[in-house]
Amino acid sequence: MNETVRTRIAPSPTGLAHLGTIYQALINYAYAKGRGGNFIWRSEDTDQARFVKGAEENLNEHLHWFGLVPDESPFEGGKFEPYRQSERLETYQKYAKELISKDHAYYCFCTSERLTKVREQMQKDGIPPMYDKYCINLSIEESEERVKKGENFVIRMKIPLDETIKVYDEVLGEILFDSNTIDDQVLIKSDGFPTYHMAVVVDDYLMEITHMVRAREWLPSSPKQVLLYRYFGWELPKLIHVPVILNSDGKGKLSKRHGHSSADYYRLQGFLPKAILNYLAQIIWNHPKGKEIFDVKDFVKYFDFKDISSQGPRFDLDKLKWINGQYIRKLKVTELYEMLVEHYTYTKDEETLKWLEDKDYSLKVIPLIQERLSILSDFKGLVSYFYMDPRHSETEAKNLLIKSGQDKDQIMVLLSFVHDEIKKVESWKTVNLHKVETEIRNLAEKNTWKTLNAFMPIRVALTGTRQSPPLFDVIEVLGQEKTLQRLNQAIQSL
RNA sequence: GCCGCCAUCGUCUAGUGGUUAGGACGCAGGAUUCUCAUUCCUGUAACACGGGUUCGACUCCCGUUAGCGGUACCA
Repeated sequence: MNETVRTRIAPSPTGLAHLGTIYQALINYAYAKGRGGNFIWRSEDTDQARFVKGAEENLNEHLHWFGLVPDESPFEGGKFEPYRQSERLETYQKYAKELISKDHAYYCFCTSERLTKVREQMQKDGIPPMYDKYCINLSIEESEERVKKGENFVIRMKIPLDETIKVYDEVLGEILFDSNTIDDQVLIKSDGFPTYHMAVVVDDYLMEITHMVRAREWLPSSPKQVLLYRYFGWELPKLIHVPVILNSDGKGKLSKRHGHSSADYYRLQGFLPKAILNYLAQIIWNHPKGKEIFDVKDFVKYFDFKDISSQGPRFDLDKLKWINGQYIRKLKVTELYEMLVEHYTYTKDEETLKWLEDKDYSLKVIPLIQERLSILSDFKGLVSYFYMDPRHSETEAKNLLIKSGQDKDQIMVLLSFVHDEIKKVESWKTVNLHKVETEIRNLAEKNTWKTLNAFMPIRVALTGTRQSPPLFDVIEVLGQEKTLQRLNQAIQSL
């Protein structure tokens, strides 16, 4: 067998890129790259009914966004082209014929109505519903005659009777299946397309895949594939079935129904690709040094299947958010600025993009809110007052002001005092603003006001909210003119 | 129903026969502080159950139960 490790993802293009696909891509990518191998993406577009236009493009874009770029793919190309199964139909036909000639497969002319009826009857009788092998004894000659006449047919594989089929999974070890519980799987559908079971075996063989890494939900189908490899006389790749990500309530696979499953959703929310990858890695694997925050590079370097956890993890948005916040806080201001521009460009938020156009100003705003972001989209709500006057109706402003401090007269005195002190500042420097702060503290002390009551009305006057970064940091960034103007507005509204 | 996988705090996990069962998220409290947030400290909370094996089981074996997955001309 080939020396080079070759792994692949084989998603079917049925919608927006699923987070589970990214998770599979990460694992396959890490294993291959950690061993100097290749990571391949093959599109399993064999179900024409479920095919969604644009799905491949969406996945391609996200794989690049995440930095999990395949060495070979429908877009990248490669030496085993084509990487789209719909373009490989003759290949599957050829191998299906080979199976028939070896008596490992047969034509089946049963209608779907008959199949349903048979299964229903079996269910009624309390036996596992399976195909009853009605067509298994048709001779090849007769079958080919009927095919020639234009009858609808599928090709089914023959599953041997009374045999224990051994599947060896690199993580789970040996798993035994009773062949009598396995259906004579359809290999080629009546539309001439292969089923997954056929296509995956043929393509993994032809594309020299060394490790078949896939979700645990595929485990029950592996004896069929093991059999197919045997029928063809091909060497089986290593099999690894990794846990499936579950919904946050633990009920079922991560899906649209509960919360969100598309990678795009998390991008639109302002999660960073590295943070998502970090999260995805840590739910099934732990860093050798016990780190919670680690780079994909570390995952690539240390990851091995034997360290993978065995349970299906639940999706935990809180933890993802925490990790994302950690990544945001580590960013340089200019990096965060670039990411914000990229984010709001992607979400097409013209208003916020307009704000960010003033780069110098934004670079002063960002440090004040950086530690308050857990996702990029938090930005807008935290900084609006830096870019626009607080929009409040007069009564709203008044209520907020009164609530924030004590009585009206006191607030009036306070705000006027601050206004005059700010006006007196000749050079707009941090040290000078500290002096103003000291003056306010003195005033508060003289009047026996709580410091909270001295600062909160000012904050509300300037920002229109009761939460903001440290007041004098805000004042410094706002500048003298805007500060005075807003103080005036507040005084008038009283 | 049948087949398979699996089982440590609410969640993600460490642990491989003898531990005060460790860490992280979350939650609660505290410190810092002009508010919010950050950061730091403290606390909270777990070995599903029943049999074995053993001097000794969270750890090994068997069963039960729960959960998940599969049971298609979907992947």
